[in-house]
Amino acid sequence: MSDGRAAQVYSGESLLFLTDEQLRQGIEAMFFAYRGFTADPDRILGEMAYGRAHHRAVHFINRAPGTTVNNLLAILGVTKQSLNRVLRTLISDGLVESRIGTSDKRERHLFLTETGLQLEQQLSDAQRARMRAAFRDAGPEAVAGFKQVLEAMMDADMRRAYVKLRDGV
Amino acid sequence: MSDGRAAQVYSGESLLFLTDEQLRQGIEAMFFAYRGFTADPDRILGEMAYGRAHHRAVHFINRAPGTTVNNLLAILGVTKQSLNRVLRTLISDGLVESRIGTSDKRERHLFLTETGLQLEQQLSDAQRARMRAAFRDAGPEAVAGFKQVLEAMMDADMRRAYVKLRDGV
DNA sequence: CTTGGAATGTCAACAAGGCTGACGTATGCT
DNA sequence: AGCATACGTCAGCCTTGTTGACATTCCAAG
Repeated sequence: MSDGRAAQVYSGESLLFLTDEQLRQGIEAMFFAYRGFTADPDRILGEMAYGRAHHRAVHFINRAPGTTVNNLLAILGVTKQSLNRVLRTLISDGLVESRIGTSDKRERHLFLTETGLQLEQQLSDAQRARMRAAFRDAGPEAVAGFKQVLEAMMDADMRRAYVKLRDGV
Repeated sequence: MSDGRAAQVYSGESLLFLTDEQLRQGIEAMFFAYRGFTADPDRILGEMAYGRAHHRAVHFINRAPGTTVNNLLAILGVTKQSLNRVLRTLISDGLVESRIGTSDKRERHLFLTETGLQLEQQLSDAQRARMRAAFRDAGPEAVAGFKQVLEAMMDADMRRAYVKLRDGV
């Protein structure tokens, strides 16, 4: 179960950072930080008729314009029905454009409209501002560690998606 | 709005870690990592009739046994109606005990029962296992940076709550 | 060339878990 | 005595996840 102490005993190095206490701290840090992470966009979204799901969709469509619904599904990790509801409102509100695929007409390729781009900017500006403040406070080495731990925490599938986006498709 | 480039220009130091590109990476890392973070407990909870909300309640009651409802409310950042729904099921299922306060009889002090402790163990074992693997992969310095950035990302209230829990009430 | 299966996307209905608002009860404090 | 506080509850709403059923399109095997 909890091998923090065991690891400590069996190793010459200081593995104090792997104690259950340290792990619990990490868990609670993730919990509280994620709240801060989503707080600013949530506030903006609350004023419109949108939610966090809309934010995610808009974010990733902006990141990979022309992506298909299936693609987006895999990245967001929700069912197509769930995503579809969100996309439907975004499309009918004129934030997202859905173009039928040219080679495969079953596919829909998604793009942000001018209005969609504006919302994306507004949301990501807010979120980046907080991230920037945190990065600046913590410094470049801390940021490197931050990313390293987060990457190690992802499921393998998500790590692939993350790296792919990071390094440019 | 996005002052990453501006900061770069105005400073002698390398502030490349504050570019919009780096910030976006941080944002996506948070998104994907949080999914991994909750994945294991979610799987366990899915098999019972419980959800993430129950996990959070159980976690913090375990962390601060005897805490009051109001206290828990502040930490979880939800409404009492929302929390109450969760607590009601946990109490009636015999995982949580609610004792009327001795000094102030309006308060209810919350404790985990034996069964409640078992569930908490099961959930936190799963979550710690992933955190431990990530910490081990990344190493102690990365972990320090990880915590530093997360702490800087919290709202002030949450940072207070986090530090209080971390340093022992 | 046809046809059946796989892939893609849409519609409908339901559940969890947020939220607000209103109210009741018990207790504490001035 | 009367107001404030802590808690519980009912009702009703919204977002966002789920499953099931279904239409369209593509492709490959016969």
